[in-house]
Amino acid sequence: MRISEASSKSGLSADTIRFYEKTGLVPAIARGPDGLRRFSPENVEWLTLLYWLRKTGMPMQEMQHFALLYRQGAQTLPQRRAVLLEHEKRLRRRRDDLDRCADVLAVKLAAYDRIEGDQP
Amino acid sequence: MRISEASSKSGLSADTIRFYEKTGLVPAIARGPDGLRRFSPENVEWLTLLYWLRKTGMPMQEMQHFALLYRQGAQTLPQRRAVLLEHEKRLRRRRDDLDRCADVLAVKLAAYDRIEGDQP
DNA sequence: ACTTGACCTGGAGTTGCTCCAGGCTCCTAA
DNA sequence: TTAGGAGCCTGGAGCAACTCCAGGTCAAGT
Repeated sequence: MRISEASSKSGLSADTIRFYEKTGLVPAIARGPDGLRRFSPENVEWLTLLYWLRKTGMPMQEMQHFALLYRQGAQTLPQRRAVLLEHEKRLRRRRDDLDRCADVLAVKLAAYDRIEGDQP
Repeated sequence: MRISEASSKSGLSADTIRFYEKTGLVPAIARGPDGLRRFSPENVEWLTLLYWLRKTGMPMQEMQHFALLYRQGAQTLPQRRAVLLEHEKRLRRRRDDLDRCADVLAVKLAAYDRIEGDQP
């Protein structure tokens, strides 16, 4: 498939996909005889994973490392597992941040209520 | 108090606080006779709120708007409430993203298990 | 033959910080 | 009293991670 389909399936914009390819986050994508990129289902699966990792705050440096492991094949599975487990921890921390922010907002909104209530 | 204390209490770095002041996100901070910034408790409360809003993904444009309302005083409380309620929705969306990513990771990790299990 | 649409490349622009050079002022300690 | 250090100042450069754009190619439809 071509880049627009890969984009809508993975969630990444076409620009971002090209950018990721340039920076080595994505293995060089095969080209058709017309010179256009042709994405395999495996390519799209990889892009989709990157989409979720980025969206939930994995820095590009860490993704670069993960991409390197990916390119090195099956014997790096244990290391890749470690990266994903580490990211699970980050997800938990982020969720805690969201919860704490929700608390802060609740307090603020309650204060707004009191102030507005004071105004007759 | 001075900037380092405001920084440790709010969570924002001193650089970020100065940057926020420059861009109008924070009202101009009073200066002591030495020319250094002196933060009031109200300043710090505002900075702390900004810290949480930014950390959980409110874009600066929206914070600018919120800051403008804040500077306009108590009669903008209803609009400020609306901004915070909108942000609560964003928190929920972000949480959904985290959960979906957790699912993706779980699937990936299970796949890794299967592949590694295959290797005798 | 010509237009349309999807794609290409290289490079500039944007957001939201972060770091740094070079220079104040105040405090402490020799 | 003077030397050093800590903490702060400003203006500006640098960075991450995109995003947008100009200018061009190619394939297919009318």
